[in-house]
Amino acid sequence: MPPATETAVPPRAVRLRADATRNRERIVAAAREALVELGPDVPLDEVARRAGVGNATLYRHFTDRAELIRQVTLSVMARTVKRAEDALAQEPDAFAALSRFVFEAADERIGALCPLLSDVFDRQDPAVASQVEQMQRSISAIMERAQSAGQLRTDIAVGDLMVAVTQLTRPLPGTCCAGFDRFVRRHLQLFLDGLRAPACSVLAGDAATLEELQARQ
Amino acid sequence: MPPATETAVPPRAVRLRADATRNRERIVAAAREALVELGPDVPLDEVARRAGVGNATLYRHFTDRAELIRQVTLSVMARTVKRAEDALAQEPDAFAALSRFVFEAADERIGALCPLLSDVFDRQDPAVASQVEQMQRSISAIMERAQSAGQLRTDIAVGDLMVAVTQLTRPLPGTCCAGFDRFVRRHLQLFLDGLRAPACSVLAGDAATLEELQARQ
DNA sequence: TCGGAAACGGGGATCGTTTTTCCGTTTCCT
DNA sequence: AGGAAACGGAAAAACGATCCCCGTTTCCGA
Repeated sequence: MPPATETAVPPRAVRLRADATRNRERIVAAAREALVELGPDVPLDEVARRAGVGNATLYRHFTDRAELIRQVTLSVMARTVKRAEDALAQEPDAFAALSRFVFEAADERIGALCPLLSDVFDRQDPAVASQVEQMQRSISAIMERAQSAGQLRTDIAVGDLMVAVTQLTRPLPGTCCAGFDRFVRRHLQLFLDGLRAPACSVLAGDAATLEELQARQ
Repeated sequence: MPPATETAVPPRAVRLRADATRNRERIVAAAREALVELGPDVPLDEVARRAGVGNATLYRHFTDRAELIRQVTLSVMARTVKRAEDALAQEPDAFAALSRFVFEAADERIGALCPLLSDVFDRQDPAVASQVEQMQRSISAIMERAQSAGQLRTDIAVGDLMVAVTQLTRPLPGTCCAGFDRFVRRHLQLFLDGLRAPACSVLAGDAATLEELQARQ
């Protein structure tokens, strides 16, 4: 009987104190912003500073950088799924649902999901894998509805959408361009216009799902 | 009148040895690639390694990081201007010229021009300023021809194009996704499709030139 | 071909930054 | 109110980048 008992479920073994939960959430939120702004090598002290907590608190909650990034990723995916489901349920027009989701995904800092594609991650992690799958499903639903309605070109897939939105919304390094956000909105809109059916070009290569993106490494 | 003036022109005062020029070019090329891949904080040792030279050689040629980045920027701008002029001159169709330029700009690692927008640069630098202006002119020419031909929407400007292409072509951090290039091509094509006139949406905000982008900081 | 000088490469000292640990103090729960 | 959990700041340790030194190699002109 290996030490399954003590290592299996550390997180919810004991109820966290109220301030501890609050701080933990603050840290994840701050890390999300800092990660997209400063990149994956952002100093953890910077994250702590933005969260308004001491650096020791950060290390108390997350054993290392990888664990923090993992939590940020899970959190962003959960919020993204929520947004996708809401957009699909609430928007009558199929392409309007897609547009709304794209802009909201930008607000949710979907760019923070970059690490999913890189090597920081344990691809076997069940929590991550299931979230990815769920996200794939909810976004696919939006896209397929728009494609069925003849409003969205059919030669693209979830991977195209996610990667392009991620790219377009990443802050330029070293830039704190005021009004850059408005600029980003313009580019997202232009990209969305390019997604409309009937397509006025043919795309080379294959559309890719998220799983394929991760797999091809 | 051979080397009469040694005071006026420090750079070309003495002819560089053959291997020295070769190494210098290698370093600039390696720095261009490394900058887009690893970001503006890439270790200079990494640049030297990629260039296949010792780190001392790098420091011998460039006094510091800023000077190296400056040279990379100048080099990329020069190559980009060349590509823009060629595309305009050689492509009969106005939109085809724009498309060709976009893909070639991606090949030229236009993403390496990010520092232009950040604070690393002396905005008074005459060499840089004149190159920026020239680039603005040559790309404007392509866009205006396409707009006059009714093929390109009129609510965008050079700044939109350059920033969006930069964003779409940046490598994802930590990723050495094989076949990512083909992916990027697809996204550029989608974006280009969104640029076509007649536009199927209205863009918020104003189109921006490169100078405005730099100015608003 | 040869001598001298320019350029090179690797290694290591120095410096700044990031991570990690420690401990006295504060906050929360019962 | 008491005790434990959590906190913050700051110092110590670890890390990595920059920069310089010096023996060796490469190029150029005679």
